[in-house]
Amino acid sequence: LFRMENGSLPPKTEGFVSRMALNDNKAGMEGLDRDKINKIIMETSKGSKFYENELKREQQVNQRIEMMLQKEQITEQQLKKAQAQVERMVAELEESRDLTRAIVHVDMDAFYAAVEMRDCPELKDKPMAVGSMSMLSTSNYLARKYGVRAAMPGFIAKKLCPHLVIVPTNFDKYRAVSNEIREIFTDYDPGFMPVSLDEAYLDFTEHVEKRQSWPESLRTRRYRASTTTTGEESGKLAQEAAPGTPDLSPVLFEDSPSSSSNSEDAGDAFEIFGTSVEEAVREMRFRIEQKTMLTASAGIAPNMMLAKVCSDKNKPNGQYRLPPTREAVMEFVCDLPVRKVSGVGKVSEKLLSALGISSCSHLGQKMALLSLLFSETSWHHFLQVSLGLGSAFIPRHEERKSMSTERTFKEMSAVEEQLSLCHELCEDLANDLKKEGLKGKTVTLKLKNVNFEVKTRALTLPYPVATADEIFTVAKDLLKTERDNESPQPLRLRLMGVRVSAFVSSDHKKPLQRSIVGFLNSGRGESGSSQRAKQQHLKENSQLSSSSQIWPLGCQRARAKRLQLQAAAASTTQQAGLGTSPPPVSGKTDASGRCPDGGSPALVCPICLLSQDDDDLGMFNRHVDLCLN
DNA sequence: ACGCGAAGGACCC
DNA sequence: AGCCAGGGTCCTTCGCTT
Repeated sequence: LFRMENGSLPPKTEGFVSRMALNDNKAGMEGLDRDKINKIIMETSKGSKFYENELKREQQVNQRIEMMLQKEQITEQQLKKAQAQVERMVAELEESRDLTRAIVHVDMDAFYAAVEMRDCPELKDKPMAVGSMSMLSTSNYLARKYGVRAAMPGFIAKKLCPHLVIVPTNFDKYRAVSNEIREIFTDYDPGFMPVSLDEAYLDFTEHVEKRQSWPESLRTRRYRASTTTTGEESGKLAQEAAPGTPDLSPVLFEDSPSSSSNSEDAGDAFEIFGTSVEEAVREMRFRIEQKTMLTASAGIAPNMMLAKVCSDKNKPNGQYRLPPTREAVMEFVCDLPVRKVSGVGKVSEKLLSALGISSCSHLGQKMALLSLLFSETSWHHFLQVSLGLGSAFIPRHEERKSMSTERTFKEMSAVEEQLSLCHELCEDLANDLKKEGLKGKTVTLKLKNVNFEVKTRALTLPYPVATADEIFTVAKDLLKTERDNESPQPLRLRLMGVRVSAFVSSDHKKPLQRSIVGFLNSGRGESGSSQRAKQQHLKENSQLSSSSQIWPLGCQRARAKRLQLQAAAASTTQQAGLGTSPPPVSGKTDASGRCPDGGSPALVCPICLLSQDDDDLGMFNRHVDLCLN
């Protein structure tokens, strides 16, 4: 039953749910008493419904591992063949390796906690976390010493650290700060990609190019206390009524390097930054700190995947640059634990660990096997990671795909109560949808019972909905179906959520009318980065036309898919207004969502770049598929 | 063989 | 006292229609 060939599998303590154990993967948790912390976590959780559910899921993963290990008995020939395949692809990927970009990942340090500490000096020397008794969003570094961290329920955190101060989240405030730092990001890459309020990817390549010819004056940044600003700063600093405190950032950690230490009298103090990427990034972080009194960490690397890992390396308040050479990349990736890679979570880590894989070099060594055990997308991703590859350009920000709202509460079994809650959720959601002028055809109801089992029930309509009543009509139906399903037993809920997706690009959403080629050519940025966009376009296109069969194929498909969807969305745009007076919802509405549009712009094939005269989407799709083959 | 909708999960912050 | 969030994206699998 347990074939732990290399002692990698069960951590002997049966009943120990590894899913629940402390996750000391992240920064700020070096050298703390893991065993003691895990013991407390376990004791506090034991016997709870949550714990039971985690146990169940853990066992499911274990079964998955069993099945995988069964399959591992693969013939040598198969493995050889797979190995050859892998090697071919490695060669191909190697050829496409792009080390010319300077991708930066910026990440604010303990963001929410840092903001709260900044605004409440009493908190600075106390272990604190942001969130509630039931869930913490993040903790400061003092609290992390106790094992208190994000995604940990507050009541457990209190056991670990009785003096922990828990501050409720204040999203509006974080959003405001986020806007401030994003203004700075724009100066370095107007096409930057926000990941969350406190995190973003930037492409510094062009900024650094320009920077080479900049005079010192443009690279001079003043400390906060001064009221005048340097050239590029354009008076942004002025409007922030400085509290005048000479000591700026909150004390996040005892040994804070305090980057502002080199000039004691913050009067007219300034700093001149160099022209390298590192200097540029340092400057950006400096500006963030001056502007917000909060620190950020950053990673610099040839692609997004690596940049993300790098930003964690010298956190907090630090940065790390991975040189753009194949050697440096391979060395960096060699001992990198797979878990550090974004996208590899607890489950993947465990699955891989069962195969004796914990570092990225292991990943490379066992690639042939992985290609036989995992789905194509999965092992392709693994392969990329093992080679230190990732996206060398930052994708244009895409439209949102769904919008939802959900709420957790204490057990709720009464039908009327559930209905009124459902209605409330629909109202909230409708409100949010309205803010972005969105209408979607799919409504999804999410339910979590008191045993933490989650269910989703969805229905797709032939027309888009947006108002509370429209959504509620569907949602309450889904709820009723589910209730009937459980027949005599009531639904004992602890969470309910409503989601709307399958958006039909709502009319007045201005430009999006562009043809596909327009979309391609414009890339993500506007005029400013036109040459880059063009270059990017060419790159992508050559990648597409190289009729290589393996890895890039996946890209092509995904890409073509997106483009087809884009076209679909564009062609639907015209008749979006028709959804204003929908037929009454009666259970399964089954009309065909045909859209007999008039006068959509001629579609242009993204592959051959030839305009397709017929405006029939089906024909267009077939054409694109043809082009791909 | 495809495309799509539904349901369930993994993951991220 | 107190028993684990909420907002997303993407992937996989399955059943059905084309």
